[in-house]
This record gives sequence, C-alpha cells and structure tokens, in this order.
Amino acid sequence: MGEAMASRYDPQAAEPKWREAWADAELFKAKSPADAGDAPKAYVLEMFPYPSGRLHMGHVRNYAMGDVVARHKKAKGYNVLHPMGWDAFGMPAENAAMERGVHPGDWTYQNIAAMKAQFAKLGLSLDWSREFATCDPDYYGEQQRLFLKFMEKGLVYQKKAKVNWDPVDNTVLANEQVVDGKGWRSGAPVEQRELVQWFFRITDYAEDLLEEVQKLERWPEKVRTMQANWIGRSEGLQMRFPIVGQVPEGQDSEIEIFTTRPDTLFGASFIALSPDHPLTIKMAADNEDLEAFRAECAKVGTSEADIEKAPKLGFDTGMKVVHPFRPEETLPVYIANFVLMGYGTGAIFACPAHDQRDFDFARKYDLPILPVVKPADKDAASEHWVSSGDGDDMSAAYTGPGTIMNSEFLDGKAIDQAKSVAITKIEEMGLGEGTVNYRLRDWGVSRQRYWGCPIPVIHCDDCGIVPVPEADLPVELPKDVSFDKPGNPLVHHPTWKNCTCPKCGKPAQRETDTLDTFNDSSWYFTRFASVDDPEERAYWLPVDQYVGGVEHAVLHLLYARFFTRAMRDVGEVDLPSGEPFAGLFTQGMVTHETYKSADGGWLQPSEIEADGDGWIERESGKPVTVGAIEKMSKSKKNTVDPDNIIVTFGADTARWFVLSDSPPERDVEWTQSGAEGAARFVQRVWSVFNTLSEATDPGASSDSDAAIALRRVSHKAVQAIDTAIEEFRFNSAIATVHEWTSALKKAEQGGDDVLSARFEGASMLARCLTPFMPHLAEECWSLIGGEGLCSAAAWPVVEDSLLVEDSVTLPIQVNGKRRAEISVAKTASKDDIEATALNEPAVKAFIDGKDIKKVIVVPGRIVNIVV
RNA sequence: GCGGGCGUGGUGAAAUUGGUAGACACAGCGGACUUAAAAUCCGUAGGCCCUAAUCGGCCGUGCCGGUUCAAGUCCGGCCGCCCGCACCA
Repeated sequence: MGEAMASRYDPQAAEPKWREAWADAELFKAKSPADAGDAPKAYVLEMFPYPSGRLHMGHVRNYAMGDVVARHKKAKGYNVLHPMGWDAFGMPAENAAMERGVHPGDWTYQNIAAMKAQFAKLGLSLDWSREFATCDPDYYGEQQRLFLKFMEKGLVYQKKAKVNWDPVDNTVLANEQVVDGKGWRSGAPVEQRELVQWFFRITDYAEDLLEEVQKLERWPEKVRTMQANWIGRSEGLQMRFPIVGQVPEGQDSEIEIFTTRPDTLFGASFIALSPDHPLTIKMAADNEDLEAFRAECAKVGTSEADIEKAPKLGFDTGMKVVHPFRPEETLPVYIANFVLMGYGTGAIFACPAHDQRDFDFARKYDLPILPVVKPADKDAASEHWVSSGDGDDMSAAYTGPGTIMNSEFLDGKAIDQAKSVAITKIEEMGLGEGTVNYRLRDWGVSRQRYWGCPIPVIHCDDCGIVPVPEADLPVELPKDVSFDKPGNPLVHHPTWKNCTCPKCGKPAQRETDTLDTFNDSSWYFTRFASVDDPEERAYWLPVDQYVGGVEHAVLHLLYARFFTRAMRDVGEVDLPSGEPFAGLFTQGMVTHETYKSADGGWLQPSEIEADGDGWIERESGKPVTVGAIEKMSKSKKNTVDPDNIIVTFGADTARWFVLSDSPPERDVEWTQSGAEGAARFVQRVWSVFNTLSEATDPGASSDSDAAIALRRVSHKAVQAIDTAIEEFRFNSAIATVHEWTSALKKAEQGGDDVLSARFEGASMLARCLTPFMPHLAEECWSLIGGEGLCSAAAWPVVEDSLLVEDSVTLPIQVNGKRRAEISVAKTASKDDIEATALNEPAVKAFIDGKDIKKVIVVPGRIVNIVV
C-alpha cells in the first residue's frame, strides 16, 4: 500500500530541519555597527539562567517572550542583539561538591552543556557567538579588574559588620538564606557575628538611583516603586543632645540622633538608644543589668510575626540630656529595643504624642506625653484626645496634619513650616544640620565561599591591603580543593593564599573572600555588547528590552544600576544616564495544580490518572486530592519537564501555550488540555497552508466582495498583532491569530475569486506566526513557496486602505439600551445617521408617541436616542 | 502599619481615548463524517422571567452612592484577595 499524502504536520521531523537551516544561514548573528547600515539597533535580553542542569517551564516562558520581541524586531528591520550566557557561580555547585564529591567547576560546565542542548530545541533566535559563563576565568578576571578600578575610585571599602553566621556550616549566610532564624541547609540557629567585610559604596548613588528610577517609563510601575521604597529617602534633622554632668573618660559628651519630625521637638519626653549603639555597649561593659537587658533584646526573633508581637522594652540609663530649646529641662536617656542601629544614628528623640511607638513606650514606662500638634479637623482631634485638657487624655499618637502648639516660637505654624524653622534654629545653635537619610545601606559583597570570584587583593603585614597588579589578573580559583571540612575551602587550601606582596616583596596572604554572586550578573550585559570594543559597547547599550522575573525587582536590578554608574564613572562604559535597561518587562510564573496522595505525600502529574470526576494514583488506585495551583517546584512535584513536552507536542506548541492564555505579566497555569489545544491549533494552521500547497497563486487579486473582505481581515490582523507585540499583549496577538486562521479556513469554501486573497493572507500569517512558532511558520512558508527563510523575511506591509471599512455597523440605543443596529456609509453625515436611526422599525417601536429629547450621534461609534 | 496591584461566565481572560460587556481559548453540551474509534469540521453557551416554541422582557463586570445621553472604564466611600517592605524615627 502506498503512503497516503501527509495530512498532518510532524514537528519532530520539521523542527530540527529548520533549526539547522537557520544555523547554516547564521540568521541570528548580530551585525557589527559598521555592517548594520541604516538599521536601528535593538538589544533584547532575558535574564540569563543559573545552570542548574535542567530547563523548567518558567525558563521556556521567559525565553519565549524575549524571542517574540527579538524576532519581531528583526522582521521590522532592526539590527538585533539577542545573546545568551550563564550565571554560573553560586552555592548549589558547592553543595553538589559536598554531597557527591564532584568538583563545582565540572558540575557547572556539565550542567551548561545539558541545558544548552535543551535550549537548542526551543528554536530561539539567539546569537550564541557571544556566549560565556561567569565562572570563566576570562570573565571573572575582568570583574576583578573592575573591582580594582572601583577601589581606586574609592567605591570599595572594608569594615567590621554584623553578619549571619551558621555555626554548623561555618559560613556566612545571605539574609535570603536565613529562614525563620535558622540556616537553610544546616537548620542551626543563626548567630550574629562581627566580621571584616568588603563593601561597595552604593549609597553614594542613592539620590541618583532614586531620581532616575522614576524616569524609567518603560519599567513596570511596581518595580519602580519597590526600588524607591528600598532606597527609602527621608528628609530630616541630624542633631546632638548634650549629656548632663560628667561623662566618663573617652566617652562622647553628646548623643546624636536623626529625626524627620523636628517640628515636634517641644514634645520630646525622652531619648532612646539602640541596644547595639556604641554608647550602650560601652555602658554595658560595667553594668550587668544593662548587659542582661541587651541579651533580652537580642532574643526577640527577627521574623515578621515576632516583631509584630514584640513588646516595647526599655532600660533607664539614669543619664540625662539637655533640651536644646529649653536648657532648664532635661530628658532621660533610655535604651529601647525598638530603636535600630542600622538606620539613622541608632538613636532617637521620642515624642510620644505624635509617634505610636514612642507613645506605647511612654505609657509603659510612665513618661510624659505632651501634645504639640493640634489636628486640623475636629474628628481627628476627638479620636485622639478625649478632652482638650492635658495630654493624659490621649488614646493614641496623632500623626496627621495640623498646627503646632505648646511650642513657643513654632506655635501656629503648619508642620512643614515648623520643620524648616526648627532645623534652621538648631543649625544656628550649632547643634546639628538638616540632612537626608536613606534606608539603603552599602552593599556587603564578601562571601566566605569557594565558588565565586576571588577578591583581588593581598594582605601584607607591612603594606596593609595591596591590590593585585593588573598583569597578575585573573586571580584564578585553585582547582585542587576539598570540601570535606566545613567553611571556606580557600582558607583550607595549603598554598593558594600564600603569595608575595607586590609592593615590598615580603611574604603575604591573598584575600580568601569571594564576591557575592550578584556582582557577576551586574555587568554581564555590557560584556555581551562587546568583550573589548568600547565603541561597540556604546552602540548596543543600553539594553532596549530586558525580560525577567519580578523576584529580581530590587536586588539584581538595583545592583546592575549601581554597577553601570560605577563603570561609567571609572571610564569603563560610555553610558551617560547610567541606566542599563531602557525597557523592562517582568513576566509571571508558570503554575500547575498540585496533587496529594492518601498518605499526604505530593504526587507528580504523571503519577495520577482520571477516574470519573476525580483522580486516582496510577500505581495503587488510591484516591488523590487536588490541591492549590502553585508555582511549579520540585518540592511540590508539580513540575512539567519541557523535554517531555517537546517530544510529545514540539517546541512550538510549548511556546504557544505558555504565551496564549494569560497576559504575560500574570501567572499562567499549565494544563494538559491547554497544551493539547495548542497542539491542535498547530495542525489547524498547517492545514490552511497544506490545502493551498495544492493550488497555484493566481497572483492578481480579484476585487469581489468576498476577496476584499478576506484581505481586510488579513491586513487588520497584521496591524493588530504588530501593536499587540509591541505592547507585550501576546495573549491578544494570539487571539487575533485564532480569528484570522478561522477566517482563512472558512475561505476554503469560497471560489477562485478568493484564492489570491487566501495566498496573500497565508503569506502574511506565516510571517506573523514566526515570533511565536518559528518552526511551524517556516514549514508553512515553504508550503506556499515563500522566498528564502521565513525567519529572515520582513514583517508584512499593511495597506492602509484595507484597514478602514466603507460602511460601519452602528448600535442604536434608546435611553442607553441597545435596541437595533444600522449599517451606514463610513462617510455618512450625522444628520443622515440620525435619520436612518429614527426610521429603523425596531427603534420606532420604542420612540413612537414619545418626545425625543435628544439624539447623540457619535460617528463610527454609537447612536443614543433620549426620550 | 506603609506602598503597589487586582476583583468581569464553570475556568484563563478580552473590551487601547467613557460608546453593542464576555472577543479568543480551555472544559462542557449538541451535531456532521465513520461499521466503530481516533482525528477533523460545524453549531451552542452569563443569569432570571414570560412563552408550547418563537418573539420578547428584566437583571448583570466585588458592594453602596455619584457624575454622564451613556460607566467594567471616571469620582467618593466600603469589602475582599495578591505582591513587596516593615519597630526606618
């Protein structure tokens, strides 16, 4: 029996074939600025992956989105840079080394190879010629050179700082690695330890980072707000309160505080120091009670719930300070657990009447509460104090707007005005100055870890800290390390850290800390732009469209913004604004239902099968509970392996589905039936082209109504898809493709007069499908004899005349309710439309015998008759 | 507590400047083709009421109110959910 003519599209055969064709044509290689001609540039980038070894559906969605943008830009004539690489340093490699005895480097490069093979199957338009991994010595050597340049510029310093210390693993943990006060790996309670750490002066750029982030119009509002809150600017007064009486030798005679409410200075009732304030520590040295109090404060957990419940704790030092405006008055100095050492100066003045925390504290320790702000409206006043007598009647602190009272020279002023008057006065008295305080703190970059970029400095007993000379870079990680001892293998290595001082030649020691891996991802996009050509770097930067998860809204995206500024200021990159990413899109996650077996364990989707309305375990037949729809994760076993999907349906189906159902910024739920639906659609599209492949394009277009109608559908669809892609509304673009395909399918019933319009539509459809389903588009393109490769073809040109209709259908409302529809010429005048509408039988039924009060005619939109 | 976002059918969602609410898809239902199945194609679908059926009517975008000829969209006030930050002075 002869083989029947193929009536189905076979992705398994077609997809590899077309990828090979693209590779042969070097289609996705970015052109150098010199070769680009007049084409504008478009740098499209997705956040590069950590090489865990397996691609997951979240990757597929992320890279599919970037690919839509990159391929669309290419079709629109841009010179596109769309590179890929590996964020390759990090803890999982060391954990693998500890658990399985593999070298972190071997483990990482094996994972890269495995993932690259998976990447290849997705049909992404990537320029692999610029690939690198951040653990390549070439890359981190360059990072070390940048570090030294930053150091020269004064952007790097060392200081003692508190860190999270895991006493079992003997290492510092990042804040994210501390879960409920315990180490995420060891489960041991984390201790606070003081260690000498390296810091970047990101706070030098706080103002600029804050100001500029507001101007990034192509960033999501949410991310801009999160960064602004993280930087946390507040204007206020930094001032000193003189301590009354004799102070012990070597101790400051003043206490410096920061406040945003200098207008309430007359309401001050005490001073509070942080338990970690240097003065507190000094006093505690010879005061057992105070030391015990400090220990008590340290016990309170750091989790949100703990802080919520934590009562206000205080310790009276017996010390007093002088009130600046009322020298005869003194204020007691307390140690209070709610005062943080990490913000401002670690000390505050308290005005209980107008700050809830101060209020709670004052109530507990029976301190005066003196109202100095009179609320603007009576309701607010009565809520906060029962009668206008003395402050004891207050029920809560009043923090709203109002007028200053009980405050001598500030009386009667509005809060803002009072603030500036108070600041000026304190400045005149020489007790302080108006300042701006940021929540943002300098970036601690030291990690006591092996698998990271070594910090390129040498410690010499005589010369102190000496930078490694540029000629000696990169400072490479030693290959022969062991992980059998806890702690940093670089410290345990027998010889690596021994060296000679570049300055004096005496024996010296290398820094054994490595850089936080966020450094690696803070400048990789500049390296993609060019390894060593500053002009090419300047040509590509900034990234025009960056795509990634919102989980990086603060850390990565803030560090990168700092890095490009620092690089600019040391002359490493020509980027005046300092902004690395002109456009940012944060995509949603891929979620999936979760399943639990009768004994409570999680089950994989593949372990269950349908049974009537419910689900049962495939093996045992036991009932399965369907749980919440959650982010795909190994622990909940609700992952779907992209490789399996590609084998079953093809890459195009996977790409299509993750983009089709939800708006890109929202989560999308992976469902088997949804994927099957996408696969069905692939066949449907293919059949449109397969049917045409048996016909010949007559070339000249008929002007029959049916042909023109079909052409209108096609041209409007191209237009709609174009804008939808530009606005990141991929789900809308996909809906349009569905409608368009149905119209082409229907046209198969038409006669020869629509044949040309069908060919035109198909040719346009193939090109519009390319960003989403590039393999299928290519196959379809070849079925209708398209010229060259579809992935290289230009975006279809729309004929404007086909976008506007000759006649329009208008709904007719009577009193705002739709009663009829009329069809009128596009050019019809308002009067004509009104006359036609009033003559419509369905309308007459509602207006007969009534007074027409008004007729609103919005041409092209609607008619509303008011009776 | 502060900041941001969201609330529309059984489900995911459309509706771009106020102008026919529910496009498109998933699941469902009905039908065609088939010996049968798969595959494919076509149709149907917010709720309630009236009717034998058609026709028709009313209600409907979290709740209450407002502006307007017209509100998912704008304004005021509530309720609920999600995300981020959080004793930040």
